[in-house]
Amino acid sequence: MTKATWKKFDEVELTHSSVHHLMAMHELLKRNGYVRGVDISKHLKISRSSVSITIHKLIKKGYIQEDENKFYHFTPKGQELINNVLSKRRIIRLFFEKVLDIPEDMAEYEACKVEHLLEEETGQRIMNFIGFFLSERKEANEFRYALKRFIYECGSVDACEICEIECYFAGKEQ
Amino acid sequence: MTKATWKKFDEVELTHSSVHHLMAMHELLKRNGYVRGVDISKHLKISRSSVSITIHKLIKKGYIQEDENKFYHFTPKGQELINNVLSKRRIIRLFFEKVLDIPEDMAEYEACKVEHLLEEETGQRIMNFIGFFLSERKEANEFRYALKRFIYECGSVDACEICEIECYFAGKEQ
DNA sequence: TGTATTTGTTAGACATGCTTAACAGATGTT
DNA sequence: AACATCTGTTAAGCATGTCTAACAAATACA
Repeated sequence: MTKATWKKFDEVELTHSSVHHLMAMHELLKRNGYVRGVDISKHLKISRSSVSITIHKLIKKGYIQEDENKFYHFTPKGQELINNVLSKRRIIRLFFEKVLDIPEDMAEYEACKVEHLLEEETGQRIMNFIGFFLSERKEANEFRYALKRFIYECGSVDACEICEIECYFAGKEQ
Repeated sequence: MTKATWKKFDEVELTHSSVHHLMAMHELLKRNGYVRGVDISKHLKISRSSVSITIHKLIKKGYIQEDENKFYHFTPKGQELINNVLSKRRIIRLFFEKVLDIPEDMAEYEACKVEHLLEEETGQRIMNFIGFFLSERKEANEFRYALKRFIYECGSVDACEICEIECYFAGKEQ
């Protein structure tokens, strides 16, 4: 771990909580055409007071605007962020489901923890990868077919990098 | 988002910070053969006091033991956790580097944010995937070769799921 | 009109994890 | 032996995000 890479974890511009406030707003706007504090509060199952505080922070940071009736709207900045998170969420879920073959609810859970933490660049690359993986190209078709029948076992592959990992999983090393 | 999936984010048994205290311990043990509080403090670039507090929590939780000279050691529970995180870290980094072709330092950064959040099951599945992806199987070879030459463009693939995503990236939808 | 409900805000509380400052005890140096 | 340094702990402070309780203002209903 170089320098203090690990610390950057909470130097992210928006916290997990804030991102989910924005995501809730987006879902409710789509569903109802409007959002108020209490809607977010019910959606996220947290208190109105907590929502109130977070929303005002997001207004200060320029992600949200409040109209005269206390209905909330995204600023362009907020909308852009939502688009980014949504696209990453989708692509990550798709990856978990289609590539790793993880059940839907589990894929959602795993994606939720991770979606807002990954960079745009990473999202783009996963998209590129999945674009190819799910395509009808001959190489992709054959790869998917063979992958489905593949079960990894230590020794079945000559890449020793992987083998080291298997040893970790089996708890044989260190 | 079902129920309050998003809240589980911080219901994880150990926080990002705690995991990194344990990881630091592991690295220092491997390097020096011992660990004291001050070593962790320097390694993570945080104050001794903060380390002291976190370490005592980890002792209470049963991940660490302290000997008569204030040198720290893993309990079996702690060692197991370290093995799990290490294996996931490796496999995730490998995925970012070898599959997504992300530069090494970026891959490390991305992996760091994510490694302790994913379930064992997910780690296992990524391992299985990479086991096949990096193998010398004909399908894997051809897939890798073709993937390297592939650049995703909206319309180049008929999977409309992906296309929707591309629209998000381009900010054309919603 | 008067009362009840809904909604948003504020205050006080608690838990996290970090900081600095002060201090205690051990170790090192001269 | 005396002073300096290193190490660990504790206390007080700040920021996060959550909670409950209290209150204010608007809305709904009788």
